[in-house]
Amino acid sequence: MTEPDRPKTSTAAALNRLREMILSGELSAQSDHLEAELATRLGMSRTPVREATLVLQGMGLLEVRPRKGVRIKPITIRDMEEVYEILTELESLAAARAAAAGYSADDLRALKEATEEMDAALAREDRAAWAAADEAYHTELVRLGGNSRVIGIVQMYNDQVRRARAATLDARPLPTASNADHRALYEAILTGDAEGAREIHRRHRIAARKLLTAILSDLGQPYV
Amino acid sequence: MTEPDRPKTSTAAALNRLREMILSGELSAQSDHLEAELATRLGMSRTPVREATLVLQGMGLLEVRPRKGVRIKPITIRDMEEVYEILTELESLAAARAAAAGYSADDLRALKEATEEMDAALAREDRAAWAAADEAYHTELVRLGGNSRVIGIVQMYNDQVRRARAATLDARPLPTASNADHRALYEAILTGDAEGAREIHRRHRIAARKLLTAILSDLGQPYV
DNA sequence: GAATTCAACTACGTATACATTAAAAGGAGA
DNA sequence: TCTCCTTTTAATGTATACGTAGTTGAATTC
Repeated sequence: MTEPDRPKTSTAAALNRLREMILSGELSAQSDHLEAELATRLGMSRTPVREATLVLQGMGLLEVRPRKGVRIKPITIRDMEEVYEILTELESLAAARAAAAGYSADDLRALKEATEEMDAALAREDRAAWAAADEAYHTELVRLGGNSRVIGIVQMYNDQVRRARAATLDARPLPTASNADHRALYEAILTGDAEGAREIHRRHRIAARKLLTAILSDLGQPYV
Repeated sequence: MTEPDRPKTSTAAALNRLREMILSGELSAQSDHLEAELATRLGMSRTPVREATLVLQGMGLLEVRPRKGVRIKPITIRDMEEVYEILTELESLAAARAAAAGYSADDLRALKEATEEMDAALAREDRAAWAAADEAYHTELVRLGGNSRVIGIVQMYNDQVRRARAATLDARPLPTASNADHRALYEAILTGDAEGAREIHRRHRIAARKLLTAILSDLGQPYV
């Protein structure tokens, strides 16, 4: 456990705080916020807020709309489909690359631990813990893939998945099927079966996508 | 031919100009530039330059290094391998989605025209025209795929491919094999063969990657 | 001669002031 | 009452000022 060190600059602080506020829903989807308002809320001037919003726009969490304030982006079903399509391809790539890399069981320990964590959380019916372990699992998977840009993109889009997940946490059934997938993927990576790893993970992600979009649809989220 | 309208804001102007300067090599790889220097060069104050460099950092074209100026990112072989891996997956996805979308021959006209343009350029041995048509082809392909985020990511990474290509334009052989691939992909999309389209494009991209990295290696580009 | 300390410099980070211009409000005319 | 034009407002885009901290280079010490 490393302490998240306090940001060196106000811009970094604004970036972290605003990101958290969006992910937690404190800044709700579709809401508008003036630069000056956010600056006051964060106790700084407009300059660092402006710089942070530019970056957040690049991450797809909000949209800068001149004279109307920044608009926190909604979570539409269409958006989630796009994000899941990309995560499916890039994580599957990472799985294939990880398998090809010839990792030892020791190298894959973090992956295995995340799997076991998910099992445990599932047994306790602890959705929050399960979600955290699931995220750790996906993060570790792309890390093993070894492509730094894939790592960055996946982290970025995982933020958006987290937002959708936060909106659906209690509505979704416990994801019983996932753990079998995770174990199969672990085996494929360990035995160096690149295309097998790719396909296992792709199917896993496609199932997850169907689940989430069905729930969003039930909850009345707009398609666009 | 639509005239590229002049940017509404200085920040947008700085973004366009700096991007062009990096892609053209006017700001060479590995070079450092102070904010004040760039501001003077662009005839504006530091503020819009700062904002532009933040975005360009997000696009991976430069790195902001406090008190050392922004560093224009080098084009390493490792970087290109990462970029090509991602482009391979996302464009293959786009190809599959385009095939699944059931486009008519009319819908695919722009794709076909780009192919023919490449043929023609190849016959003239006009590498620059070929490169332009090739880029149009890839852009149109992902547009047909219909995932707006894929379009954005591919455009972003195409900037980096363009940089590498600019460094290798005269060193590479004429890409004779490409056109057969393009025609086969066209057929697969038209007939709705999603998995065929995906595989054809994946193989195409893998070959292109091998070609470029071999050339970069010959030219003595550093691996990292 | 090498290492360390100190002082000056300077580039950046941030606040603030100001110009610009889109949007909103208000008023006149039909 | 509706529409169009004018006026006003206010949020942004940009410039600028300034404090701070990282860097450099020189001076001093070992």
